[in-house]
Amino acid sequence: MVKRTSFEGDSCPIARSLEAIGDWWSLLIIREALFGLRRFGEFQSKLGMAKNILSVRLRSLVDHGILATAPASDGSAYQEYVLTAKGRGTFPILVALRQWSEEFDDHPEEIATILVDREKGRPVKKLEMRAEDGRLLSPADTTLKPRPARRRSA
Amino acid sequence: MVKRTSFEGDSCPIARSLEAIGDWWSLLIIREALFGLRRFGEFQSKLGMAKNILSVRLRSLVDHGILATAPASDGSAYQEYVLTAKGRGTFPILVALRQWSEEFDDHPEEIATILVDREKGRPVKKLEMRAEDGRLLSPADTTLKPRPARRRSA
DNA sequence: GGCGCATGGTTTTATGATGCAACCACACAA
DNA sequence: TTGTGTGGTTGCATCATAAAACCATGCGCC
Repeated sequence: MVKRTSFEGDSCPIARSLEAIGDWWSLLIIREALFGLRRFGEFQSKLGMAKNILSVRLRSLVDHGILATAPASDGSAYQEYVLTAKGRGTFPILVALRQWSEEFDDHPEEIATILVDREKGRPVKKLEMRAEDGRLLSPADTTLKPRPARRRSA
Repeated sequence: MVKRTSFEGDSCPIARSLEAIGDWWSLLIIREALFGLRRFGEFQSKLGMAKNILSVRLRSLVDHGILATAPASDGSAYQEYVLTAKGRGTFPILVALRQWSEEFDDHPEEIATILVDREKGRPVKKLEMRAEDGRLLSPADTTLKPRPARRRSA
């Protein structure tokens, strides 16, 4: 594209998220990182993506504060890529994507894995939107409000 | 790209979701659709995107069963694009993206809106992962299992 | 009943992001 | 010193994207 129309200045938080992780590979890299991968070669062979693209994506994720480079770990003089808190914070997004596929995919029989609670081995519950007081909310029960001018409470 | 490495056959449900809605504009179109937009021109002027791209994306979303075309509504001989159940099912994904931005964005003061419960006007709760029995789960509390061969229960 | 304008697209064209393969740098081993 | 594996970077071809021009239809209106 003539410049992939950056959403950087956009005031919508969804657009801002997409700016950081909305491209073709980022969420899959994060998925693997959540799964424990850390090394360039691990990502590359697991995802089967071109090394140059991986290189660019990793750098971009580091720039966005989603991954951080750690000096080593197993002695090899290379670096590892580990998730930051911000990176781990994407987990609900991945779960939402997964559950959407599980619920609506046209060929669910092609889905190989299910996400389960490690302790019981049972599927996790579907994510649900709730109000502050716990009421279950549908999209229609919500609306957008302008962000209140946040007086510095700190 | 030499063919944007389709994830179509991938067995990972996250990849499958991204195949449908993981490209640059789809989620924003869906966001606007959830907000009530229906007409080509509405999307185009609200999102400020090129009309050809919008055209391609709308067709793709229709092909994926996320939007459906409705014959008219206000008499004009054109069509409208309305969300299907599958389309409305993306709502948690959008909420997750929004909340991630709200929590981790480097410039939260640029975020213009907050999502609130329509009835009380209070922010919605953060999405949380829970086990079947209600226990709160962190990423580390979960794991993947192979999908059980689903014997046809229907 | 022809003219202009709005809506809803499609076509054309350039740019640049992506993918592949080859190449490079470094560490370690033999 | 040569060889091998890891971790990248550099060309280059190709395809998707974006911007703008173009087209088609409906409608007011004169």
